[in-house]
Amino acid sequence: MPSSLSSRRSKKIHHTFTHHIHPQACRTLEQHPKNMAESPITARTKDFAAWYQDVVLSGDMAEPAEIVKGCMVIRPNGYAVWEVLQRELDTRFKETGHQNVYFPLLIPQSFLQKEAEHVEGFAPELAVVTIAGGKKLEEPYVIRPTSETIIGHFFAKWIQSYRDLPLLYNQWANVIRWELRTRMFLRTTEFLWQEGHTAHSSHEEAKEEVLRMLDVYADVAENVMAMPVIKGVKTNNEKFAGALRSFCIESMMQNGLALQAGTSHDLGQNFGKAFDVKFQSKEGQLDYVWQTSWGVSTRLIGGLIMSHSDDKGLVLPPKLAPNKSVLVPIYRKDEERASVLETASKIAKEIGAKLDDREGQNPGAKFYHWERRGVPVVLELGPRDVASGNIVMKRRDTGAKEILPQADVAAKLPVLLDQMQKDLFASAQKRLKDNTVLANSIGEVEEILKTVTAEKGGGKFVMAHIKDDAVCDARVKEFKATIRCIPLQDEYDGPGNCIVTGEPVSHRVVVAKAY
RNA sequence: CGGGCUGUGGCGCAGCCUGGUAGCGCGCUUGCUUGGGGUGCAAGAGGUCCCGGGUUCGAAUCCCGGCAGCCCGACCA
Repeated sequence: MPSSLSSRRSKKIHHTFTHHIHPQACRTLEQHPKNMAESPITARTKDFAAWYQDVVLSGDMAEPAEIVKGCMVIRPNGYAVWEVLQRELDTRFKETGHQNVYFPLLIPQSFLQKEAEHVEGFAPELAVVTIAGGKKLEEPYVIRPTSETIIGHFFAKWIQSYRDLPLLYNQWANVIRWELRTRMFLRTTEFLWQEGHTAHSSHEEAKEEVLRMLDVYADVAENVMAMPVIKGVKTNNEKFAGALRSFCIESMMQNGLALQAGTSHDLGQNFGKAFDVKFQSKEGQLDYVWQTSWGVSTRLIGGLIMSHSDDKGLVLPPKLAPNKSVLVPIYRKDEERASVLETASKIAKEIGAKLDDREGQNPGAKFYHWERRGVPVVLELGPRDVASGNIVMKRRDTGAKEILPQADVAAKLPVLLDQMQKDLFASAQKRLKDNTVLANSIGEVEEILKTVTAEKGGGKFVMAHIKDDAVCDARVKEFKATIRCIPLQDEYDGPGNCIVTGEPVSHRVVVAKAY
């Protein structure tokens, strides 16, 4: 099968070498003069978007499906990361009292139309099934873009009394949204996600739930993915179709672009009314339920990649790495092979490392192999180490090598992994801080953001006083930026006057270009 | 959905302008060799040149249509 994708990238590299011929490029070539078993990775500074593609492909994370527009195949390393993420999230969902459920993939078309804003928001991106079993369906089904409607239908069936509340459900599922422009993990036609759906007897309780789950997302993003986030509220203009309020976590990628990493919606009684989900209160009053929904998707993996990876390929934070460490044995002769492998397998077993005992591959080839797949720590064990009782330990992010006694590795490895996790978070946090700037006029904001692109980078989070008003959203959109969120916590200078309308606002908002 | 670029063994590419039976590097297989960052040698396998139509004695090459990918824009969780 042709890979037009790679060919395009490669062509770019070719152009760069022939036309510009900067010394750096030549040096890069000299470093890899021999067999390039796998494709080179475009440098971030050269073309961030191409770099991202290269990392996804060479990291064995995913590839474009090609035969299905806008869809991707999630490859073993990518899916393994997703499984770790799922586990981390799911554990927290359970801890906060939620149960997993599963609803149909197909939703009667009329359901979408019951909530006016919802249908308006999703209609353009629906895929619809009109024929099934060889016959035209009386009523078409839409393939779910999200499940508020079908779940609303069942909530109405299951809820009668305040005693049935709260209903705290979560669904792991795939959804389809017919997006016009797709990028692997960041926006694909079909994607995997979880969607939480809850129903409550009071707005207060629902709002608590919304913030609780936002906190769960922030916790996973920062403490598992090592990806710092800003918790905030979307402007009315940017909120979820059908919600009262949408909360989000926003993170900054290495090119300074924003990525919405998760959302939690206060649906109010909108879907309760649309699907007639009523309950009788303790006082005997009939009222509509207050609902929430919240979700994160495989997009998180895109964020993970663009947060930590480098020009050598994928970098995975230890807590998300399917293989935290890999041990590469090195040997020359058969008698060396036997003793090295014996020690290596003993150590690997002891510390839970994957032993790369593949034959016919040089150690060097193995190092490259694991490097571009983001394995946090690679251990090297050769005849010299067997003799001396040492082992070599190398971390992926800094490239630092350490020689230590084999007896110490079981104790040192977890410490190193922990340190790497912390360092990755710290450097991502530093980047966020370094690239966050204040602006006090809309012209200034525009000046900072107007030339920013996904390829060239240079993106910033611009903190400015801007009112939550459609006029302001439109003004910011003129230079292709958006108000990412109104932070829940003001870390700056408090109230000020809106730089578009002049009206007073409580604090600065985040303006940025985004994926 | 509009604009630009692209699609040739598994991967990266050349060939296309100026039509004449498809080539290179890497990978792959086998054997030997080598092994602390992509080891070397030898022999071999592998291709509907994205799909469909047209022009032509003859199409990877020219023309038309479609599909897919990447970037920009519009759209969008």
